[in-house]
Amino acid sequence: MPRGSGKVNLIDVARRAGVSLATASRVLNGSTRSVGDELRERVRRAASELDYSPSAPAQAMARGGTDVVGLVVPDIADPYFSTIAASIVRAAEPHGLIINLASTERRHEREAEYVASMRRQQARGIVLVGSRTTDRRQLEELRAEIAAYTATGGRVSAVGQHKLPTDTVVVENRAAARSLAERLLGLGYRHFAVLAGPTDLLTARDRFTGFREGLRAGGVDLASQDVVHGAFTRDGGYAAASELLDRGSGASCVFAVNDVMAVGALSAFRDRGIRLPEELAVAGFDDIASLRDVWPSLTTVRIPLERLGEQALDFLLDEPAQQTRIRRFSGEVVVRASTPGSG
Amino acid sequence: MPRGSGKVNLIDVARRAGVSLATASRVLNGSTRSVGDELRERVRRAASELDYSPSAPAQAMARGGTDVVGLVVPDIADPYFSTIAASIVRAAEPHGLIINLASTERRHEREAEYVASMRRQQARGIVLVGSRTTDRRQLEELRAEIAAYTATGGRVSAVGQHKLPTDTVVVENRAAARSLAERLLGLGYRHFAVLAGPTDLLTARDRFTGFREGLRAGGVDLASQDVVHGAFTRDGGYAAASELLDRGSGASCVFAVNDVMAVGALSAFRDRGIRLPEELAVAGFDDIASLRDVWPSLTTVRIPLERLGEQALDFLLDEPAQQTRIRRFSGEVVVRASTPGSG
DNA sequence: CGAGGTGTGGAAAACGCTTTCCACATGCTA
DNA sequence: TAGCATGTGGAAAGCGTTTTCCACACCTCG
Repeated sequence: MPRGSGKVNLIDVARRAGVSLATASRVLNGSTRSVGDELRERVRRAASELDYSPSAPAQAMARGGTDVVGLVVPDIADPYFSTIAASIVRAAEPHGLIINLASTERRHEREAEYVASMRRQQARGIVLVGSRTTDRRQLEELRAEIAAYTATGGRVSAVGQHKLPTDTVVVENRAAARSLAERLLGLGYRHFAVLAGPTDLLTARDRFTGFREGLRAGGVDLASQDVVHGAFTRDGGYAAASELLDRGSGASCVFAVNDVMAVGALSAFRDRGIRLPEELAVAGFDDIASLRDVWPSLTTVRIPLERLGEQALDFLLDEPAQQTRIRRFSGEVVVRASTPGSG
Repeated sequence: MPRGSGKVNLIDVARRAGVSLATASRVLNGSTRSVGDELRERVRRAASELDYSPSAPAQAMARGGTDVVGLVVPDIADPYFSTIAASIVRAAEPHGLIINLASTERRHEREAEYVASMRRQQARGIVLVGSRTTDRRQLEELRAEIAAYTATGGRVSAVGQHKLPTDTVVVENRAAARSLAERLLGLGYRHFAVLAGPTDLLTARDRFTGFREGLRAGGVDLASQDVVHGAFTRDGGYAAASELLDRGSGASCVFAVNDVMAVGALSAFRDRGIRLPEELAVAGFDDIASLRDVWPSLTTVRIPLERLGEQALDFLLDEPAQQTRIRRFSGEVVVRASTPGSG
């Protein structure tokens, strides 16, 4: 194995096998065109002897397309997003796709920038996760940015290279939050508080709205002082929970619109000497696997995180589809120790 | 803004600006060569009017190199790896680097495969995280696979495009584990058990070895029945903890070689009705941020996860460096509620 | 035995850029 | 005024592939 041989290209392989460039190419990329057994074997051997590795950029040029899929997330360290990312990576592998990862660090206004970067890479498609871009105007800009293709602000958006509309994969947050509210009412709670997350994030809004609807349906109202907004993070949850306490909320059950916040709230409550779950019940949303071991274990809404990524990729790989497609996944309430009931 | 104009290339821009291809290129990539103000402006306008976006593959061809950095991790959904990944992504951004993410799904034998894939992409460098490849023989193979460049089995390895040796970034696991042991002895514990993780993972072995050394130095031995191996995951921790109980270990303090396992163990113990931390103390390693809210909060070893990624990238971006470089980070013991002491 | 496949190999164009190499004005200096 | 740097623009040669388009045998059928 010739070490330090630098870059070896197809020409080198062809020369060593004593064939033309065309023949070498045909052998190595399993073209439809048949090549004689003799030459085929010679090329194969030459390639392996030279430790030949085709250049992806060159192939991209010649073929007019790459095997790259862009993945843009708000924060890859957040377990919610890393779980989705994992599912996308897993789904991409069998198709031989390469994943280009970018993180906006929750500066959602930079989404367009990263989408543009993926476009430069000639990505076959782009999966936008947890986009905060829900505003019509911003959407238009994003659309302009990625030229003939489109993006939207759903939970997970797939921007295909060949379709104008953007397919989106969403979780039925509102309906699930409603179910959660009903379930908690069923457990006997009557006085609720909500750690509602950021106001401009559709996902957070939907969960909040659904939850309130569920309570209303059960004849329970949510006082505005029992609702506190904040960042969609662990620290955001901690801060919001503290704020709630400072306001002197008398709630017996607190709903955090995602698990990460719920877990931060758990710590805030504990730091204030509140005994959990006896004195205060807590519920979350997402059912993040790596958070299942907190105590008290979180009552939450399980959503099929692994499926979200798969579905987004399926959309990307599917043919054109002139229609904007949308796939909705429903959530399932899971009651655990953090809401012992009869609050 | 001409929508649906398909691919617009430099030639289109040049034509519209009424200049040559060369001039257009010079203007747009801020070449050293100066271009007249008049033409410069015309090209700029043409490019923006056409919404021109250069093709990265084409640039890679012409420039003979990409801005891609390959990142290979065992499992992006594991908070340990996602934290490191986040730090790499963050460090890459200011340099305009694109991250190609691949996950081996903990099938470490496939590392070489992914490294090869990154090579095809003409990656400027490769960062191998949590490689299990410690064996000399495997190392040689990997080295062959990535041609003139090298990889090693340290914690985080950086495979530069231009250097033969592989730089590596490691955590001083052994020393830190020793400190942890000493600290726990100081808290009064005398009978320990260890959830030691996989036997073939250097990181796990070092932590185990260091811990045992620390105990020995304090005159305490570890009975072989108090050591159980298993997967480096949450479920691995749960299983190992259960096994420990089944064996009837009388340990008063359990050390899990990483936080993820520790957290699984917490649940296993709780499921068996053991009161934590009163009846049994638990310690972990890593100080994973998203796991800081578990109860009882974990005594663990904090390691500068964010720095690991940064350092790996620094190595990659640095010039050749014929010597293999190695950067060691030390860990810091953090005592929390899971080891109340005087066990 | 000639016309028309068919199977196989090579030459060369194309993909979209960057970057040498040239050419041509200008404005200086001697 | 000849002789040169210097500044600016274009033509064209790559970069490493894929993929037409041709060419040539060799077969088969009428």
